[in-house]
Amino acid sequence: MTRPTVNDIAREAGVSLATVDRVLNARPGVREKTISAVNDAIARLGYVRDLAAANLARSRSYRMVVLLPASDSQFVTTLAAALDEAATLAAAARTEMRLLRYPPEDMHVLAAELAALDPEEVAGVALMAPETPVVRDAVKALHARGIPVVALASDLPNTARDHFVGIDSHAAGRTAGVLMGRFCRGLTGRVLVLADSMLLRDSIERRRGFDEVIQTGFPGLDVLPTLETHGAPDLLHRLAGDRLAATPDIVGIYLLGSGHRALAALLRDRGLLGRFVVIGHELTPHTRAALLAGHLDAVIAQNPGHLARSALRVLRAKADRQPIDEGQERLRIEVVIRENLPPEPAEGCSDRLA
Amino acid sequence: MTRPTVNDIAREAGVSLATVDRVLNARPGVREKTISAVNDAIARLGYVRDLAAANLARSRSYRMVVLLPASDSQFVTTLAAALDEAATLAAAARTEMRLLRYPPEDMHVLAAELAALDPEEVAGVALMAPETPVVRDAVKALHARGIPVVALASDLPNTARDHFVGIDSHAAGRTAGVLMGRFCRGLTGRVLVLADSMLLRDSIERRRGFDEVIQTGFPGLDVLPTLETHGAPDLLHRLAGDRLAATPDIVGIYLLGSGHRALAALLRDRGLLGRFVVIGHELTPHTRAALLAGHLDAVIAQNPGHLARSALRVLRAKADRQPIDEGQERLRIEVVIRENLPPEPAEGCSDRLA
DNA sequence: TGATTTTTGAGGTACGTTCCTCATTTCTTG
DNA sequence: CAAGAAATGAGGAACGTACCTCAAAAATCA
Repeated sequence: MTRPTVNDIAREAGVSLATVDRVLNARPGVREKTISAVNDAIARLGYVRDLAAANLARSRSYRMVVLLPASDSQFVTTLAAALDEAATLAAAARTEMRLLRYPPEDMHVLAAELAALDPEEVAGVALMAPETPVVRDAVKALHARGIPVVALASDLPNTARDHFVGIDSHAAGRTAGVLMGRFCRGLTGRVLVLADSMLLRDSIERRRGFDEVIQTGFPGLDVLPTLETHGAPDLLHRLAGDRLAATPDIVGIYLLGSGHRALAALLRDRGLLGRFVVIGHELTPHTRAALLAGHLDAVIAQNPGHLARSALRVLRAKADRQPIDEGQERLRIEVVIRENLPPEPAEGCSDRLA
Repeated sequence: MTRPTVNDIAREAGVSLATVDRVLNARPGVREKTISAVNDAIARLGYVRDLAAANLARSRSYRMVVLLPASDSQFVTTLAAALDEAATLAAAARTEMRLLRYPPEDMHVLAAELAALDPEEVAGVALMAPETPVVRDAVKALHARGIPVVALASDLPNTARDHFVGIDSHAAGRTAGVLMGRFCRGLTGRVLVLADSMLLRDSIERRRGFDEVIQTGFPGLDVLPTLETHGAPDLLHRLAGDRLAATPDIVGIYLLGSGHRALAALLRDRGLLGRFVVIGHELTPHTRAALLAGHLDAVIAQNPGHLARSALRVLRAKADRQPIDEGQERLRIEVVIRENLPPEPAEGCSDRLA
């Protein structure tokens, strides 16, 4: 009828409550035989530990630290907002978040921030950063001090990170490639590729996936070398403008990173809006506007709200040494077009309870 | 430093703990003035009620009932599995689920099941059913008895349902339409449409959205009248086979509901595999296989795991009379192609805690 | 003003778990 | 077989909130 409790296990297993507790929390000083007796009782009764009560008793509060680059890119801004919202919700579950920003050009500052974290104070760290040796060492040091680390949005595969929350950039690039290829059905020509920087692993992997698909599946298309814009609108305007002028048979444009507003401005200047199939990444106010206006044909995105909630959930699970639910934490590679664009998220929905 | 508790509020507001409790839980017998004094203190301290402790104290357990049609459609099967998994996870949070099936052809059985639910026993109901008068009345009766109801996957807009968990069928249809149109770029011809039954509002709305987009955006395409297959593979084989034979200029096939295996079989028989752009709905083992094989070009889907978790979360929020997080509960209209197909979910991941 | 009603306070128990101490029992080992 | 070590039992306090009772204080009304 009612859920079994630790007392029921004790009775069922014929041991004391203290022993059940020792088994449940993997404390030392219990014989193998007793452990299995308790586990059998647990299995027989179908006991499920009441997490709410457990955490209450632990009176544990989870202080998470999230580190984002202090760039003013729309994606980072959107992600920061999503994290704030997720943190508001998580507050009811004794989880709080401190959001820090580091100068994107100096990983030593980031490393110093990470090094300063006290394992007694911090239950986990989520980190969005490129994988440089400095970052790698800092993550390893965190791991050594027993602080769980998740890589956020951009993976750090060769580090001691405990988990990656985000999508596979290579598959995202392949997805972009297929859409580009299919949307260009019947056309022959070149595809312009613009990126912020090809030093970032995400950009490299997206580009690689994109190329693979186009080369094997769409022989009519030819992908041009990547132009690097370094997040500078004027540089994009100049580089892409020159290229467009020099290459008459461009049919598609693939924007690996930011620069949607600058690209739209350029195409408007030249009277070329709507002439190309344009595919980009991440859903931000700019890409949203471009999708609605019809200047942008598809966006490959990861859901920032999901990203934020997943990061906090995973960190919490790691802090509790609990298994994580793969199904729930696996981020989907979203394809967003005008018709399935989610409605603009409402602002300031921070309802207090009545 | 540490989180404020009810005792802190009492001290801050200069009232007793009992009064704080009365205000927090909206119990009667407190003057307006006192209520606002307490609320001010809450705001000043930034108090957030500890839900874990609250629910523990309430010793409330949430028994949810989920009703699905007893059809053997792949989507329903997948959804049922997702619900079971979600329930396993929710068990740790004192939420349990009873999954019931009703004969899809007889809504009176469903209504009887719903009528038999005791508000003392059941904290909420999630329901996947077509919107018939019988269902409408049954939902209204549930609502009158104070049992929260969410419509699952298929909306019941004109009933007393408290919430809808699922995607907008009209927008899903539009999305399918755009993909069909764009994947058929440069082609002229007809589009074959297959549905289980056009009596279901979801099918009607998908079809409507699809038609809108094709008619206004893709003048080269002509959408044929819907063929109804009633979930019968042989009927699909015959109807679609006849139509394909009679109509040489078919370029695309839009499958509104189930029947992917039967369609693949038909096309294989006729040597037509890969000849058409094929678009369908929902990610199931069949559509997954078809996507991988290249027989199916895109699937418009809603994530069953998200659907299941969202339904349970929303029911819980309703039972607690708490606001729901729109951002988290909004389901995305997913576009799935071979390149962004999520890996096969692993089976039997029901880890017990160590 | 006194009687009556409304509002508030004080204090307790309960929820299911964690974590602690100390005493007792059971197993090892020389 | 005794000494020491290891395993177990008994009991209690704590976590933050809900919910109950009874008494006391304050407000309202005649």
